Amino acid sequence: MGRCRNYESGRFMKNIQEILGEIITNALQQLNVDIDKYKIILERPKQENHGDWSVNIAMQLASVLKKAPRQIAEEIKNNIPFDSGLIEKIEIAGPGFINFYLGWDYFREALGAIIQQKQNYGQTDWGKNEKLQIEFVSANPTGPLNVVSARAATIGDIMVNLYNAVGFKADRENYLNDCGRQVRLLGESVSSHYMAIFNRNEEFPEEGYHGEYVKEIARDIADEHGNKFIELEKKVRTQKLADIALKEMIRLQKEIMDLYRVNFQTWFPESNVRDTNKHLEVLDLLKQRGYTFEQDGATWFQSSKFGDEKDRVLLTQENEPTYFLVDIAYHQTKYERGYKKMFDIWGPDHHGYVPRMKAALQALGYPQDSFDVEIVQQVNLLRGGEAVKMSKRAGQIIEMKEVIDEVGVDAARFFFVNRKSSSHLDFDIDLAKKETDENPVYYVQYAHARICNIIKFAGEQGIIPDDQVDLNLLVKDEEKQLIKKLLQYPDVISGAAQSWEPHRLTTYLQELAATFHRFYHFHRVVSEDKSLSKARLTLTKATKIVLANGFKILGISAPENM
RNA sequence: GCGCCCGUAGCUCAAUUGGAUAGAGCAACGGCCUUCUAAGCCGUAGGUUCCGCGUUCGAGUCGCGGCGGGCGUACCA
Repeated sequence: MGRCRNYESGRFMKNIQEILGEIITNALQQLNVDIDKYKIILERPKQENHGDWSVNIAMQLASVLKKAPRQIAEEIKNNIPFDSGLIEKIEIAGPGFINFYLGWDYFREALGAIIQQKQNYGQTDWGKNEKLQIEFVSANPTGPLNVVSARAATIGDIMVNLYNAVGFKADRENYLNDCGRQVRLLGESVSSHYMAIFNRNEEFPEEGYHGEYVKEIARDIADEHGNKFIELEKKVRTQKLADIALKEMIRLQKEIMDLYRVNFQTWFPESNVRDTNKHLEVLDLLKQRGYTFEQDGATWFQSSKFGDEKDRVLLTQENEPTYFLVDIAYHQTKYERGYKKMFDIWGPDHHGYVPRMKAALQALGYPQDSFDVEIVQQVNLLRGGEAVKMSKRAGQIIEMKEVIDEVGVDAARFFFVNRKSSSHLDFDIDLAKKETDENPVYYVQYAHARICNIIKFAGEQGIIPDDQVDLNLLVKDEEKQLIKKLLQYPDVISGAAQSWEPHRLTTYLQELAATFHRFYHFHRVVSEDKSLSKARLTLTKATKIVLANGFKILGISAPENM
């Protein structure tokens, strides 16, 4: 790993958590505690006066050792060797917490490490290069993308970035439902409008697509191809028009994803599965394994054996494969393509579908935890404090593109990811558009722009940090606060990835921005004192690195000035 | 009916996976710019974490039972 090379000589090169863990383990051994039975959990207290790291082992041991937790804590403390550079002091507090206060030597060295690691700061190798895939959006290409797709696109894209940051080889995939009933309906809808342009009456399909975009496509086709389809047999015409319409819808989807900075490695077409009869192979496999049965002329899968509430149809009475069967086969291709771990992001209306898909993959013999579904909850758009009414049936939806165009990609991404994906999201369009302090996107970006300006100003004053920088000049409380905040970043990244909670990153970046703004307010970076200026400039640069690294994962820009 | 998600300050949300005195932003009120970006900072006020019981040293967090909101419960996709 080249990225740490310059720091191997450092005294505190090892993860601070590991060091403290060892120290405590040693102390426990001295006390004849069977350490294998306990996990030493180190946590960062949320309160400043509880130190930098805290351990609760004394409370866990209280009932076993039949001693007061504070007394146990005291004994542990007495068995810890002191190194005032690393650990400034150790305190017993509350019901029996042991609190560690780290020393300036540690903070200064850690700050240096951030500067050295630059864009790699925050990355870990937890994933061991394992191939992982997240499938998201996967919206029917029969209409424009809606805001739930936008939210899913944001979360999926950022989660892939997070997984890559923690050492996985993560890919983005979009499943294209380019066949079946929905596509036929699209063709029929377009055909009806198309015929109308040439004054022919053709019935509009009962469950057809009503949006304005359908008319537009019909008009475009008429402009480009003239009336050459009108004499064709209806079935043939419908198919040809469906084909053209589908290509156009997919082109539009790709255009939007491009604009939104989501780069799918693969757009996997459903037709690929059907053309190669993958679904029939899977059907045979399930039959061989004895998980199917015939009833009422249909073929069923015993998903109830794997926790689903009832069994599901694979082949209909008409011997047609269900969407489910094709979907199973599609998911099997993911395993065949080498993915060890995969996630799907689905909308709230599909959550009832989760148990059967998990059941199917288990029935095929894949590990239970290799596949998970994350449900992204609905989005309420607010305008002027009022919810915007949307009705798909009437063709009245707010499109993803409208939102992006209106609020901008940065703000959209930030807002869509800025809360737990399992919670409903109120998206306040007015707020996202505001270029004021009410808008958290500008708040975090402003910190970055401000830093760039300071660095520029320092350069003009001839202050450029070099190897001679003396970090011992950093002594102020606000400086320490800022370093401590910077040091949380790697944990935020791995925590957000592991718990599938990307909103932790936006929360953190807002805290970091606040901590920096506070530091900036109380202390001048560039002053008469050149040595001090250099030291503070180093701290400022480290902040810029962390902000920029975070923005990169979020897929938002890091403005040089605002 | 059954299943899944959600319920925290007036509003939008956090809370290190069970930790200590539940925190931010907005909205309200009061301060801070001849000095590196005031899109900033400091301060005041705001709470029965929907209700009840349980698990234990310790619960916003876990379990059970309610209440309220959303979604699902197809040989549709």
